[in-house]
Amino acid sequence: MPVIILPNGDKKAFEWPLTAAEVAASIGSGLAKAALGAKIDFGEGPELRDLSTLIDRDASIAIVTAPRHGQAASADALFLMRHSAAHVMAEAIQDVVGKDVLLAYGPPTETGFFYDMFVPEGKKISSDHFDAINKRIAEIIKEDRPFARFELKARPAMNKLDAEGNKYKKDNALRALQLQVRSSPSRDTFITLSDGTRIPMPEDGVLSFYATGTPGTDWEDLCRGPHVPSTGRIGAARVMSLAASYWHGDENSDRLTRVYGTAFPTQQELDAYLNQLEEAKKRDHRVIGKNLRLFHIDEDVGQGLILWTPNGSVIRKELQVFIAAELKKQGYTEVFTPHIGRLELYKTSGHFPYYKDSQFAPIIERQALEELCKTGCSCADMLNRVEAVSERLASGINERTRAQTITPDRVRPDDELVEGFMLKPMNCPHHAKIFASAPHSYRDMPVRLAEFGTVYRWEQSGELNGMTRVRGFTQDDAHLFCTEDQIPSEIQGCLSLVKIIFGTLGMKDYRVRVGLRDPDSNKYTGSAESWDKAEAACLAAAESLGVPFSREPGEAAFYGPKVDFVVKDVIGREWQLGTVQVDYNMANRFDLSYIGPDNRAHRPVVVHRAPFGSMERFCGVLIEHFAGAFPTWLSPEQVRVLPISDKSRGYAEKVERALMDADVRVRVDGSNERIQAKVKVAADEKVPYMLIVGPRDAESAAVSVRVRGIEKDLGSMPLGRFVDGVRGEITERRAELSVRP
RNA sequence: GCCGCUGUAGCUCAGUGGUAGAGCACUCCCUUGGUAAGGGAGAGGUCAUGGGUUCAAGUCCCAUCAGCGGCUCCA
Repeated sequence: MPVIILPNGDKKAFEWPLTAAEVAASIGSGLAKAALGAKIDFGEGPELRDLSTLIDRDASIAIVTAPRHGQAASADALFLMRHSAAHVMAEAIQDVVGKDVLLAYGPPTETGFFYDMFVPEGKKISSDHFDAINKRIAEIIKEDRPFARFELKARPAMNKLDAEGNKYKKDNALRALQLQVRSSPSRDTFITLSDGTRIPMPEDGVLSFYATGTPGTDWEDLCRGPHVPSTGRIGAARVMSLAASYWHGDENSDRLTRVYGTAFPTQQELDAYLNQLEEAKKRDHRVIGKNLRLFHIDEDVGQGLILWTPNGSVIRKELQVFIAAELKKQGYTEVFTPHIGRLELYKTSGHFPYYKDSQFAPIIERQALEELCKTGCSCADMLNRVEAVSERLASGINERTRAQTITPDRVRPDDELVEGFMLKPMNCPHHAKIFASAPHSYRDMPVRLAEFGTVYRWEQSGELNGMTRVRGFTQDDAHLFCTEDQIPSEIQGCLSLVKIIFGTLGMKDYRVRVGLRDPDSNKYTGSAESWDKAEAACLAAAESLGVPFSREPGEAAFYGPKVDFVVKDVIGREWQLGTVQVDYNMANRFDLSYIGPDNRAHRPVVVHRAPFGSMERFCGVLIEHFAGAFPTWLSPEQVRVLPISDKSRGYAEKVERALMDADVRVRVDGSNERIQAKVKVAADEKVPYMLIVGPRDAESAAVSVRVRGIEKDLGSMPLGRFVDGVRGEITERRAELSVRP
């Protein structure tokens, strides 16, 4: 006689064991009709289950329902529908492409679902199949076949899967059973599969299957569920795109075809989603960047290398000026360093071995190369001699870091080492050398060295993406050389900078990750007390930002904890922008010191910080954030003067002059077009202010103002007042276009 | 790097084996106008690159390069 607790706290006792569907029916016929599944808590935490789940003991139950007309679906409802839609799509694909397509893994995702499938040699799923698949999906939904769950004991279940010859499902089943082995104290037995493998499994283990219709006749799939009661409850579903994946995400494992799909409660919502995707595409920084001529990537220059065109350069420069001004207020000093450094430098810093795979090849001096060639040095040998380190460096590294060891085979006598340069992958070694170039007293600390430093990394070609993932980028970098006591206030300073700048730009949608050390690992450098203090400082600073933040144990670098800022792009992909990292290692490697009040040398702690990551990525994200409609202070062109006709050209140029004198970026549209066309072009180019000038305006030294985003003439105002207004808006870096007649 | 798709004028794209196309942008001419495209003419192409098949290749095949979507990676 189960007692059931409902979400509103009501308790209901029932005479017999019953299903979740019956519970729903007992509450009301409307609820029963709308029910898709149930969130049931048998005392082990709430779990999303089928409506057919038998309630045979006390439980808390919340019925998951399809959304009412016009309301948004709950996450649980979408999960059920999309998980179910994955089955329907898989059936449709097998109908269209062939039964020999093997199903592997098909979970719901944030925006839909996918199903990984093995497609046999000689066959493929292509976008040409999409129409047929979508048609079949719609048919199956219309047939409204029940999702029928049936369970089999481990042995017959494994035999069934074995007979079907789908190793992926077999593997899934084994994993499910292994979990049961672990959680069940019952004695294990073994089963031998057709390929000879013997696997342990609990004798009373159970696997569940779902038939879309009648078990044994209709399409079925090994699946833990849960599902909606029948295909008709899915609403609207469709296949979206194709991608590649690997079995278990392992590059060395089988290659699978990942078919993405999505489902919504109604066709209208699905259409709205598709529409939203189209809109998002228009916000894509790669599209806007091209339309507004903000940046260019040229095949001949190289992939992943950004050419900042004049318009984009204005935006970057304005941001840099803004950031630099804030840094000055915080006591930073600016430095400049070259784009390359000796290999030796990176061997000392420890970057060289680590970055070996993600850097551009070293630059070896011509003379050194020629001499190597003369000695008959092979390519492989040369690489060895480039990558090798000296005895001195190897022992130095081992002594100080515990984390990184240079194996003996990489140690060579000094005269065998090949020297060269590396495009810098990071700015810190250069900055460390600047710090080391002069003596420092505790009275001068912290020393804050800032540079918009350009670095180069060899990213995998498939990973490059517009401005957000590139091979050469400029970090808004700085290194804070401070005493241990100064760490909290320095971190706080970094985060308040982020707050000021994100605030000015109106960016609210970001999150913060605090990378902490893994308590079970001893790879970390620095004392436990230092770590505790630094981690506490990171957490306190992150909390003070007032945006979502997460603790991520094990995500710290071996040399110190960190705070990362993450934003989403229009397609929903997350990008790490900036980072603030405490470093207990670098000062040791470079043997940095300052003189303390005790007149003895002390190690500084270094804080690396690039709160906006790189100018490239940050601008890419900003383009999407503003959809190209930048606030006036950032706009490449702030004001455009549109003469009604050539007769007003002279006055237009006077207006232009007045604005230029006030340091406003302004241009006259001197084209031989009617005013309508000029307005359209300026609007397309997202110029904040249009000044329409004709004889009427010239007569009264006025301008007719049109503001971006407002589709009408706002009337005229004296030129002087407009200049003052727009000047003030720019100086204050206002987010809104605020000048009005 | 791996899998799939794509590459035609500055941009967006049509062209599936038989003379390289459209719209926009550009240049010139007409139009001199009051708030989201006035009219006309012109110029602009090694159809990504290199091979191959064919009487004939933008079109079919192979390779390379680049872009896109994923996967993997990401101090």
